[in-house]
Amino acid sequence: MTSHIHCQNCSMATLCLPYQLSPEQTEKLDTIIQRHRPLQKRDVLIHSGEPLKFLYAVRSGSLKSYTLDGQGGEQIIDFHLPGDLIGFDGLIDGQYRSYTQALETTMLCEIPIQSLDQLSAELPGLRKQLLRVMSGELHASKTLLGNLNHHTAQQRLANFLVTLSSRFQQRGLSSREFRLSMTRADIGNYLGLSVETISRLLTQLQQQGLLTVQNKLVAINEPERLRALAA
Amino acid sequence: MTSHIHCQNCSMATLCLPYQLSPEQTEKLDTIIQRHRPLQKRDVLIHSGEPLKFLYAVRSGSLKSYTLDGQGGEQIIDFHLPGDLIGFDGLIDGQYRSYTQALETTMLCEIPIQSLDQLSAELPGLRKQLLRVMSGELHASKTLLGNLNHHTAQQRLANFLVTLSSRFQQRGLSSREFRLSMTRADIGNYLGLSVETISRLLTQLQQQGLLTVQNKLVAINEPERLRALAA
DNA sequence: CGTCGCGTTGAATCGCGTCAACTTCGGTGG
DNA sequence: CCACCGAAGTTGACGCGATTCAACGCGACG
Repeated sequence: MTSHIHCQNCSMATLCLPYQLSPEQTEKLDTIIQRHRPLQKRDVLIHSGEPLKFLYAVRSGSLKSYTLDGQGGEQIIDFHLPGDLIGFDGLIDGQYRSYTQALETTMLCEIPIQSLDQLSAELPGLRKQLLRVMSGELHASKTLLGNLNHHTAQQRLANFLVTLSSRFQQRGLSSREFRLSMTRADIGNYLGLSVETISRLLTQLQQQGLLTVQNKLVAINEPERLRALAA
Repeated sequence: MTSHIHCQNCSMATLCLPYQLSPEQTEKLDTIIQRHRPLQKRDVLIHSGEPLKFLYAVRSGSLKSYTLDGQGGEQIIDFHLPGDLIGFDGLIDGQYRSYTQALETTMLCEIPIQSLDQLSAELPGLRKQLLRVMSGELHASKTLLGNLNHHTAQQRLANFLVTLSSRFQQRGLSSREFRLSMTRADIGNYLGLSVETISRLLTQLQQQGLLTVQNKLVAINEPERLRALAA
């Protein structure tokens, strides 16, 4: 058993850096990537302000990223699922810009920034993919912004669920039924709503027959109507 | 007079791509950059969905970027000032992802994506700067998200003014006194507030002696207290 | 001089947050 | 294995901040 892992066998490869790299190129990428020790629930992977040495790729599990406001309150800015890359917003000044914490047992790959930079000089495909991933994050972030502004609590939650559903689908999981690894409070924080509102809305959507909610398990019964609410 | 411009003489160079490039490297960058025809107020530079051929750098003036929701309503996601680069969120799939419209007479540089990609293979500094600029946008966007969520109308507006003020300062302009090239409606749209609320808040901040507002002209009398409100 | 876009101000309404009480879940130790 | 305890989630009553609707002022421009 080695501490190396192999992008070639990784089910998340199509979402992650090796996307559109040739087998030989992927092999090169492989040489700089290490497996990170597994995280347990509530373990903190990244502390804001630390020097940026690695990007992380999620292999399994999930995490949340947040900043702290003046009074020490969390501001959740992202949830990370398998295939996601973490750390891009720190490239600007070589420091991580947020805290990142595991929501459940989580496996990660560790990608040294410096090696990545050197390697991307050789591989135009990798360079493009780096830009593509960042561009995607940027777009997602700006879309989210538009989705929070100008939208009611119901629209926000519906949109959150629809987005989550499609992210699970991209990862080869069910888009109809999934587990919310974050708490209601996390969801509320992320959407700028109170816990109580989240709870009430979930009950309400269930009463309307759109969802079936059982603790952390959500089943979307009527994707169409839910998507319509998210508009 | 040539259609070429020169990054060497551009006052925005420190904010833009040539940042930290050597004179020779900047010269190379120069060869691929063209001046774009000036835009008049309300001219639309970019239509969402068009193929991405250029990044644009703002030389003077200002613009807003927005998406359209289902009912054709604008969702303003960004204001662009001199030195800003426009178009990054489209790299993911080779299409512009939003509309971009001039708020006043505006001068731009036009940077062909393809040449930029080729050139960045040669110049590690350019590659780094590209990532830095995107990372900065990403960070700004996530910060903004945190600033809208969980904040009152007053906090949002105060934060908007403080951010704008520091952006003007970075550009060598006064941080105390500046002109809002966007309408109140634009500001409200951007912050997720109604026009009326923006108007009321500006009056209120003026009555408290923090600001002096005269149509589009804003003077910040008490930067400290304003920053405190933005918390 | 009239029109149109933009901005301001007032009054009524409502969505969501806050506070509080209670229930359920999940982990821990006896 | 069950009892216990704290964390997480639910539900109801109430209040406030921001939206909405409406009227009006003002400057730019034909």
